[in-house]
Amino acid sequence: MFDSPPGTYPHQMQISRQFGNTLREAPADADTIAHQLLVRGGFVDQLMAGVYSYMPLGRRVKQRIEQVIREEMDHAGGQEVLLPTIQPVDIWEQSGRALSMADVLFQLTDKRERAMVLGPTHEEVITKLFQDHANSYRDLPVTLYQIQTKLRDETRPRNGLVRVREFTMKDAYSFDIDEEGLDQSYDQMFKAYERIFKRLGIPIVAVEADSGAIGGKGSQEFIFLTDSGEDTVLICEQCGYAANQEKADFLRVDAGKSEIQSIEEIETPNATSIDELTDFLKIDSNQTAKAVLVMAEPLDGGAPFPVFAVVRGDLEINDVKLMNAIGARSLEPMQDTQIREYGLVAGYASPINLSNSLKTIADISIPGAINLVSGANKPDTHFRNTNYGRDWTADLVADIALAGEDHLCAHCPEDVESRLRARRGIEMGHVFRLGTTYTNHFAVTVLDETGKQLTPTMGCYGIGVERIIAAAVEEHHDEHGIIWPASIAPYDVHLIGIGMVRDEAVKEDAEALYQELKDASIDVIFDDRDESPGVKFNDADLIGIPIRLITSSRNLKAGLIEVKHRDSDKTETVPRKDLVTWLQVNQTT
RNA sequence: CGGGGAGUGGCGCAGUCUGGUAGCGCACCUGUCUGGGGGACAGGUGGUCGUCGGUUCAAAUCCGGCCUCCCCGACCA
Repeated sequence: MFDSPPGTYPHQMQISRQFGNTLREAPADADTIAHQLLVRGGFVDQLMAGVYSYMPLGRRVKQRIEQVIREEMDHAGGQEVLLPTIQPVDIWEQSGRALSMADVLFQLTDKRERAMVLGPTHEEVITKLFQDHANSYRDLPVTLYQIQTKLRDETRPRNGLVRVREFTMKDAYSFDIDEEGLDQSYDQMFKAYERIFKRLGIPIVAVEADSGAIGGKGSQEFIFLTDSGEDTVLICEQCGYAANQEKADFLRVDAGKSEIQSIEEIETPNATSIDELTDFLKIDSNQTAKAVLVMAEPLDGGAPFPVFAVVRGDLEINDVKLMNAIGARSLEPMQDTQIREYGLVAGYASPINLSNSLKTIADISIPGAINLVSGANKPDTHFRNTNYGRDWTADLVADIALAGEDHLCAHCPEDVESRLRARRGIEMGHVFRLGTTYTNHFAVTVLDETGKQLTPTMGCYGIGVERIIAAAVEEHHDEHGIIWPASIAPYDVHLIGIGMVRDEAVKEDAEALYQELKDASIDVIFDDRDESPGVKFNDADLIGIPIRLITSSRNLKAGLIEVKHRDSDKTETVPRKDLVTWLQVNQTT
């Protein structure tokens, strides 16, 4: 092998031979800019809702993104593996996620009626793999990763490549002997992520996140901020605190202090909402208690149970926080018949004298708030001056309120008043400290130095590849088309010959140049078509290759090549004979 | 799953209300001209009008069922 040539060929393509052509108009159902440009440029094609084919250009971009991720994973000590997409349902039952992820699991059976799932992610598989092949603390720490297709039966695919049912994810899984090791692995991955997104040209903000169905304690999301995003994040510009809205905490503003007064019943006709109530009584919403009635499905798959949740009237319930607080995997609004069944009056539900069959939970804004107006559990009637502790108590007091724009940051020093800003964003990556959730479920142990069994602790770290494509286009485009970052562009240079039919010399020179570029291992796409300059320029703008080279009669006579960077309006000329060297020096990938 | 919108050549659309020869632009094919920002002319290819059923002499068009796609919400490591 020592005397064999490197064996790598540059990637090259003549546009006349490239499969797929550009569209002047995007399909009507392409909604976001990224989706429109990717379809118009001939990068992707939709097969059905949330399922896309990648055409040659799109596949190249995807592959280059994967390569950047792969390099950084390897650099961070990761080892790449390939895991099955089709998995026995048993391991999902063992982890409990056959239930908690039931909504997104594609399920199927084989000829022998064996139940299987198409992997929406691979914690179960990797944990079993680890179990079979790691025996000793000496095998740890280890980080395994995969870049593979995952399948999720999303209820509503949307937003082009952002929420799809079949997608590629890089998932890495770390195994450590203890918390300290996990922290190190986690930190290493976090840093790798920062490098990855930097190289990919995607600006991200790392935010604290809810761990969701995957479990674990503590996770962060890498969010690409964009108005078309479907997540909301809250950011404190003072201290840098940033969190997904599902997770974000905030300081409750005191609603003002006064003497505790005695409770009284008041008539409040047709005041079933906080708005109607505050209008009618001419008070602020923070003087009221809001009751939210839901049926909660428990994590263990048992029967749904009724929940009576209370927040101060100026706040909203955060469903995720509520579910975490009560150990639920989903919430449904309580039906009218159920409300009556539990002896409640819709619109006037009261936390006072509640049936024991309801689980009650109060937001932390409630105990400190005094003399609140709350329902009296009688039609058209409220109580004035209800006070937590005196008139009622909850089974649980917890942070269950939704943080929003202008709420006070809970992480700034007390004397600093800084308000949270709400921004929309797309989750590009997510890193989790899983802990021993999965190793416990699968009874995974290794021996420590003393020969005792220990349960390894895990982390997992995902990146959505297609989302990166969408974000890259969203971030890097103009009115003419895509402007790929050099690190992920499908080609390095886009060679255009102008007037090649008219002038044989130009044609010969363009073809020679194409060959020289290939010989220099520069990835080149050559527009060899008999099209007018306008068509070629517009297509070049649309597909967004970083560097455009133009040869023509005029340039040929002068011994020059025009060089234009896609991200700039300026054109420069380089002597024809120096071109390849010039490119090699100026290449930024 | 709830609400809204839409299915007519590869893409964008008109035609549907008021039933009667399926049409336009882009793309594609052939030819001529043109040649530095989606050029011009001429001639072409391609569509069981999502699908199944009904009404009618006659259905893209009217009626009913179903399917699919998009948007908002619910949902979503």
